[in-house]
Amino acid sequence: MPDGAFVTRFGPSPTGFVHIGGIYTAMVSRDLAHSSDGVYYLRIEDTDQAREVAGADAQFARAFDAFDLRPDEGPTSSTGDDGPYAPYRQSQRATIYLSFVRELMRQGVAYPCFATKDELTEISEAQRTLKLPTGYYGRWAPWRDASEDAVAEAFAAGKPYVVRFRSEGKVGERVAFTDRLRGRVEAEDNHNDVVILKTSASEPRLPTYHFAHAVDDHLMRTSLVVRGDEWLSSVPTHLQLFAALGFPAIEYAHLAPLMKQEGSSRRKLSKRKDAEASVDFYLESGYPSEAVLSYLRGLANSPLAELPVPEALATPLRLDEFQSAGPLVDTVKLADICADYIATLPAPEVLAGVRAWASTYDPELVEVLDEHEPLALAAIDVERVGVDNPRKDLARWSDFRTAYGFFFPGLHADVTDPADERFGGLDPALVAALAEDFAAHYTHEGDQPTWFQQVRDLAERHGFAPNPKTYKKDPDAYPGMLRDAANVIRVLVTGAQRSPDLYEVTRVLGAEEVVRRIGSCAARP
RNA sequence: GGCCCCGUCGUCUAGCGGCCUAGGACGCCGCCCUCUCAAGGCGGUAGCGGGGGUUCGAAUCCCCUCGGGGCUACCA
Repeated sequence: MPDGAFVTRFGPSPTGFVHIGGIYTAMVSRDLAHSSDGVYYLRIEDTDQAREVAGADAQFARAFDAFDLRPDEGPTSSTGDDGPYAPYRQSQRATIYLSFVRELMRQGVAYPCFATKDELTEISEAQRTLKLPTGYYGRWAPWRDASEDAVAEAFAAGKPYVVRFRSEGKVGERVAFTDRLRGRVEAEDNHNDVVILKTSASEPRLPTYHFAHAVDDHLMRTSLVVRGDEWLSSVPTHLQLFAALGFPAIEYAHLAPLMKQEGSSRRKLSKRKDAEASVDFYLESGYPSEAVLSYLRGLANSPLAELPVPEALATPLRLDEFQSAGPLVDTVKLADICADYIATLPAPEVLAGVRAWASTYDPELVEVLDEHEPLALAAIDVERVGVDNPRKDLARWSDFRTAYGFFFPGLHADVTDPADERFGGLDPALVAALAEDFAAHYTHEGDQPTWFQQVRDLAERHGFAPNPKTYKKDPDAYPGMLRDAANVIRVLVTGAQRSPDLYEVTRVLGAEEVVRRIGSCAARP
């Protein structure tokens, strides 16, 4: 690996819900590694058996797949591992942690602690009443300097215990370190004898995050730890752990969390409260994953926010461009990026995107699409090819059905009732007359102006005002204006009051189908 | 409570002592185009959290304050 190459990692906890913030962190980690010719690997941080959810692995795999974030190294299945620093699952590394814990204990840098939950609560309550910092340290740490006899006795009695790190830090001491995003950070040093090895129902017991971080990131050669800034306060502890283990310190980049507006304040996107916190939200809605990634990159490095998606994806992220305040995730902005992006895609790619989405979320649509592929491609091309500004009516793949469904026989329902409210309250008899007249004199051929002229003529024959100005002068003299007459045709052809250019639509549908649809509402003799 | 991080239009931000009566993008509003919608064109709305300094001059530097977020677990 070249000098300056970053080895980064993403360490999800398999607690059953993939957070968009996880995708954000993983994306940043991978980008920083790859743009420096380094390595990005995945490590499953499953040291909390109590909160583990079955199937979470598969969810992560699916999310990484969808966002093209597959790691260079990492666990490939629940049993197998792939890579030089395997295993990549912390629960399978238990014996590794244990050996380091033993070594620390041998050196007196770690010790067993038999304090019960109640005792710990008492300690912190006492500290609170004395207005002292809470925690397990110094004279408040009963097992820190317990006699060998007391320890042996506790062991013999089979009392449950954890292993704590013997911190050299003193209350009030300060440390400074450098964060790659925030520069120099000064903080109170850690003085707590943090737990490094937890109790557990089954052997072998597992380490805490803090200890696993030190051991794994050193052993697995991580050179830049990219993680959420909720970890920033733990850095002093981590630094002490690295030092105690004899490991050189590594670099950190603490990312600001993705936020959510709530009333007048903002908070971290919450998996419990916010639908958009879950990757499933993006997948289900069908936001193109490239566009989502591009949006996320814009949040990371704002100069990328105004770039087209392919450029935003191709431009390497820069550590010095990160903002240290947490951005709000704005689905309106996301939708704008998505619509712009989809508008640049050729029809076959749009169709592929819709189809891939629908294969999971709308099976009926897949059938229709597969049955009418040429029609689908032609429909997508309406007002997209041969125009200066392609239609931007798809922000999400799920928009396809409502925006383009009417093109397809299986998805379009003929409008047969002249009193249908979509006709805008026009006299049903007039609606039927318009339909009958138009169908009877329909000419399919010709260019756009020629074609539309027959709509104008139709409107005129039935007494519609040619334009708003004329209409407004004497509203009672007309049943409506041109737009109202055109709306009748539009509704008959597309089933909606809003549609792409009617002429273009009829080119795709063909003369026969157009006449059939219009005729479906004509007055019957 | 203690410690840490953060604070420019509604949102994402540009800004690193004069180029700022603060620029862009998204949104929103209006107008134009127009058979509807989308798109597009044009215009508009809106911001340096507050207070003190330093300075000829501050969004930019310092102090205080307020607000928000995070940590303070045998969760990560």
